[in-house]
Amino acid sequence: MSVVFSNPLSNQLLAALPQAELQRWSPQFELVELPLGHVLYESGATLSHVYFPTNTIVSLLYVLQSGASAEIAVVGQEGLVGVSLFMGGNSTSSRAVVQSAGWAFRLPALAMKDEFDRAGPVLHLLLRYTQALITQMAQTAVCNRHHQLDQQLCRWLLLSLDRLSVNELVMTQELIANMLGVRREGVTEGALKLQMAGLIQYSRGRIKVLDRKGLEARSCECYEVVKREYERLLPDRIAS
Amino acid sequence: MSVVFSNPLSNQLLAALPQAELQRWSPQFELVELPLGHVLYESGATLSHVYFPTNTIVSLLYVLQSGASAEIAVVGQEGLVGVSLFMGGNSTSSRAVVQSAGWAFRLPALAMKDEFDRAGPVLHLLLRYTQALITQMAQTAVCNRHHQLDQQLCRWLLLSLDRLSVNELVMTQELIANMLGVRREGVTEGALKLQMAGLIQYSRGRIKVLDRKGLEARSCECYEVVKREYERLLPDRIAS
DNA sequence: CGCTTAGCGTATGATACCGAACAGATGAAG
DNA sequence: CTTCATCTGTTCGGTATCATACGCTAAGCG
Repeated sequence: MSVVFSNPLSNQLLAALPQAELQRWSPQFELVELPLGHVLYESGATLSHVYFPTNTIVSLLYVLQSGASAEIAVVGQEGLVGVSLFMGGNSTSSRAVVQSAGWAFRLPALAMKDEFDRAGPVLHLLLRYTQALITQMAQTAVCNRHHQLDQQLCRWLLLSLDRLSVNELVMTQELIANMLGVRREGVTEGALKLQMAGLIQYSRGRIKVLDRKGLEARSCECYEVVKREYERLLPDRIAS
Repeated sequence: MSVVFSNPLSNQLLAALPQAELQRWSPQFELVELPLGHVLYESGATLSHVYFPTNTIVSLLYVLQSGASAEIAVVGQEGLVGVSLFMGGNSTSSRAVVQSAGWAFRLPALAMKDEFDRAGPVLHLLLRYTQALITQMAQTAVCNRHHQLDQQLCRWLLLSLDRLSVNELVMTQELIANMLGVRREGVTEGALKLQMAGLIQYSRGRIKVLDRKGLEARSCECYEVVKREYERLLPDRIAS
């Protein structure tokens, strides 16, 4: 497990690629360490690379003029950061921030575009992934409108866990609050309820999941919807 | 103006296409009337066509198990309904509903895919459009979290107006409430405030905009962000 | 022309979340 | 072992929105 992060196949998109493509890319690949809080790209900035996380979580979030923020999607080992590169925009109005430190492979923008223009299997794989990402964003929008904090917290924990394939997160309540776009106190209350119910165990930036089934039951439907859509669109992914 | 709806060039994506593509498509095009409330596709259903609205508005909305709903994006003459067809999923977990009756051209799924597989300029145009749509969805998510009803109402009105290129909407408060995912009473209050301020005039399902600048000033930043991103990604569109 | 109904206005109490302020606890650093 | 910054727990008043309920009125219809 200790060297998994340095194997491209730890990223499920890369693992799903045909051998030929992977080989063509390998000289251009760069393994980079992503510390907590590192910004992969800023709102409006031109992207220089596409990132394939292996054991890190990256949040796509919007920051409003007021300074308030909200996460619109989370990316981990199942996906890639920087879809706007091949979608044609080269930039996007979101910001990408490392939520959980770790490692990722990155590929220069040009290499990505060249590959995309071959219009082969890679294109179709990446577009399917993008559609899954769209689903996550849409579901987040509805969830923000209709579900309460506890439920959203469950959803968020589950999504993050899936993207790391672990059952412990290193993450302060402050950070989670930023992601969900709520106050830190709200997260404290929510986390306490979950702890009281024996679902998690919280301690100074460490969350251990004790009862995953219980979390799923307490979460809103949004988690399940997103998960199923990822599985439908990316059937090659390793089962989480 | 009266026959504009039956001209493919009234849709800005179609207008931006190279002649060759448009000609190739024209035998397959079908002009269809879209009555209010008509469902273009249901959550999870396989799409049979892609729709290019000329003088109609289509909402992409999510319906939760509870029956609550929320709009995640709105599409009009500037775009197309059914991106999941070429993104590779063939279906999506949203529902597409006609919000303002009118006309659209539609193209069979197969024709769309064939064209997409040519990997020519159409592909790039459609992907750029999709990225604009993604921006709208993301901004909606943040807006749902942080902005208040009045502001969201302004945003929604402006986005809808742009997508029809008119300054009067036929739309009940009940409908708007469904789109925004709030109660009808909330919309009533918001609309009253706007009317009091002399920005709109409301009467039994008809909204006339009296002061567009005023609406923009009262709206949250989300409208402007989305608008600019559409202009950036789709520069060929007719200025709204 | 009167009836019906869709669409809109209004009121009341409940509730989830916010804003701000502060207190306690834990772990790392010296 | 002490200090200190960080993280978490708690409280209190305020507010936007909800849930519900009911009344009014302009359009459409027979």
